Amino acid sequence: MDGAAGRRGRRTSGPTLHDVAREAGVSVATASRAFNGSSTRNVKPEYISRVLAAAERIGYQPHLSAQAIALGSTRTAALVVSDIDDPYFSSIAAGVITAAQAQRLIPTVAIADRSPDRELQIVRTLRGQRPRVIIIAGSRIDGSGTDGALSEELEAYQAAGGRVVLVSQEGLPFSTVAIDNGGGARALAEALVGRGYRRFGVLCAAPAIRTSHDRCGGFLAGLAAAGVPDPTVVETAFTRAGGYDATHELLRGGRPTVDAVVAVNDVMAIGAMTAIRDAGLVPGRDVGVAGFDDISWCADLDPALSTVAVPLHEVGVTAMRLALGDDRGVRVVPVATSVVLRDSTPPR
Amino acid sequence: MDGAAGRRGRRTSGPTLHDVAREAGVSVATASRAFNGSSTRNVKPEYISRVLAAAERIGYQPHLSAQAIALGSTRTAALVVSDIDDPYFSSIAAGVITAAQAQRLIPTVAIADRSPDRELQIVRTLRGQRPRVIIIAGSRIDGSGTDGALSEELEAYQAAGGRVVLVSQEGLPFSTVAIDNGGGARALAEALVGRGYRRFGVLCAAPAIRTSHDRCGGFLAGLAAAGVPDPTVVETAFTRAGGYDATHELLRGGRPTVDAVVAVNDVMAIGAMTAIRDAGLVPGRDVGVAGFDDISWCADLDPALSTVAVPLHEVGVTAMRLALGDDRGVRVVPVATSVVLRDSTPPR
DNA sequence: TTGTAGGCGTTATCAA
DNA sequence: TTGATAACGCCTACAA
Repeated sequence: MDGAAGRRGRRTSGPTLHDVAREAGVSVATASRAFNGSSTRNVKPEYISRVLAAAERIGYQPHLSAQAIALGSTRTAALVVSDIDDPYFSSIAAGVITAAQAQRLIPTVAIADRSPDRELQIVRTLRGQRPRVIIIAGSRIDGSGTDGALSEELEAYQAAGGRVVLVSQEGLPFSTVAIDNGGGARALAEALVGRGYRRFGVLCAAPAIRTSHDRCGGFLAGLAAAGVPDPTVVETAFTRAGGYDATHELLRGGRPTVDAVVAVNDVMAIGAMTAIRDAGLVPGRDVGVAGFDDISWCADLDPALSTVAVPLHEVGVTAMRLALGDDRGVRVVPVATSVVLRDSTPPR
Repeated sequence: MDGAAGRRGRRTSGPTLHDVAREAGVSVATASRAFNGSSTRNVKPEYISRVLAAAERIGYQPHLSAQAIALGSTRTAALVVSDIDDPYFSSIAAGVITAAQAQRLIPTVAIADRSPDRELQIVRTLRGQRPRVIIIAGSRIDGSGTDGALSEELEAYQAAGGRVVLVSQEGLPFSTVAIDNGGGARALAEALVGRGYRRFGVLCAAPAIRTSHDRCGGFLAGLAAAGVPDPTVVETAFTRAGGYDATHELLRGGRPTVDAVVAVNDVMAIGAMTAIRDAGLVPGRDVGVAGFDDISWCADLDPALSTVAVPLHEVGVTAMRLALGDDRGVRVVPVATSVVLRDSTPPR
């Protein structure tokens, strides 16, 4: 509480390496070496312990920002998500953050709020942070007008040595963890047809939203392949409310004209189930329901929700691994999905 | 691609202020002032635009770490949560992150994995990051043995100018956003008794977990006050699985010995509902169910889950506001909770 | 109004 | 093996 206070214009910090060195009676250089023995580990053992003890005593913690400029690189990893309070993104985030921590990297999280403009702005300021990696998990929105600028920004970041990984938004020239949305949706279509469903209501988001587009397209392709044409496709918001509203609309006529409602993600499907109930029908019995993602609650719903499982946590870990891998250059790592049939789509 | 490359030992970065200054034909000082005109805004307008243009041209972004050491303080805000992939924490995180971004702070997120040791370790390394604020949202675990060390670490951090805010873990000598767990639980007890319930099964976590302890205590107090003694209290894990297992156990005897199961959080209640179904009973009709938190899905469950609403997003925002407020010194900001009765506890 | 110079906390180079 | 000392990129008195 006093040995550390002898410097000039200090504002708010803690003891510095100088303080440790003085306390231990060695030079700053030696003190520094005592910590990162890695570089040239020729420090007398006694000094090492003396330095460590001194550090412990005065509560020294190396100043990461200072290290960053001295070393020329930070130890942070930046993650950009659309909305952390959404099970899809929070699961991915959990994977990314866990993986980052395992590498002793400090994870930074930014929320883009589903806005491409916001996303672009975030990436711009992120560059100032000089993170080792930038991982972007959001729905690529085609034709949003910011793609060019975003790519430019990321290119510049890469040119400066940064690593970029995108989650499920192929098409941009960066490494990507590619969730098999199309294949999963197609398999779901086949599985549902196999259970006897024929008349589908498909709830998808604006076609510009890539993830939705791919899932929707895969599902339609699957139906077509199975010889089940002409589902009713409803475009709505990519949220629980969107699923509710669209289903409400779909069921408006009184008796249902579809025997299953399929949404491009689970939260929409959950909204759909509630709408079905509000229409006086029983999900599963009167109208089948299926989603996509397999978020944690699916199995706890009643009826349990059929869906396409995406290993979200693993997606996050994979993104991090990809970002930290030796292989620079654009790589696309596919992540398989699998159909999970539960009681919300009983055999019909 | 060449104007920025004339320096010595550069590793991986981007253009520096030097490059901008050279490009604009002014000194570094002027260039610096052109950006943060705030301090001494006496820069010839023409220079300002020239500098800005140059920066734009070569894609300059100020190096935050460099600014941090020059200014003596960073622009990061650290958040520690137990598990980001849990609606309770992800909602709080959303609030914290949004508030941080609004203040142009960079939010950092660490996951403590419900381990006090991990939490302590995180806080230690966090100190090296020199964040402006540290917000810890986790279940305080009484007698975990790390409380002393944690407090010490945080005290040191505060002494160095940092701000600490705890979410819902009173008892430590730091500013806290205090969720009214006890009051909410008590009100829930009264409400359920008001609906005719008498024989309760209470699912709580280990008494060392403060949040659980407070909620459980409040509920029991409420029952006692209403003259409804002796609920069956079951101790289990603070998770969905814990809720399931405990309820499974509770219902083992065949016909239920309780007319309502009350869990200390919603995810446990969700597990309980599934266990009730698996026992061949109907939640709501045969056994009432209530939780705590009011996470997003409560209203979409069937039956919709009765609970005690906690404004989680607001809690996060409040924590940030508290951390950034002028008022240093320990403050406790109470956050009210409110009972929300839904169909999982129909009048009996 | 502008530029020069020194400092922020750390690491790395180079003598000693 | 150790200790000065020069970077790292930026900001800010201070002097011009």
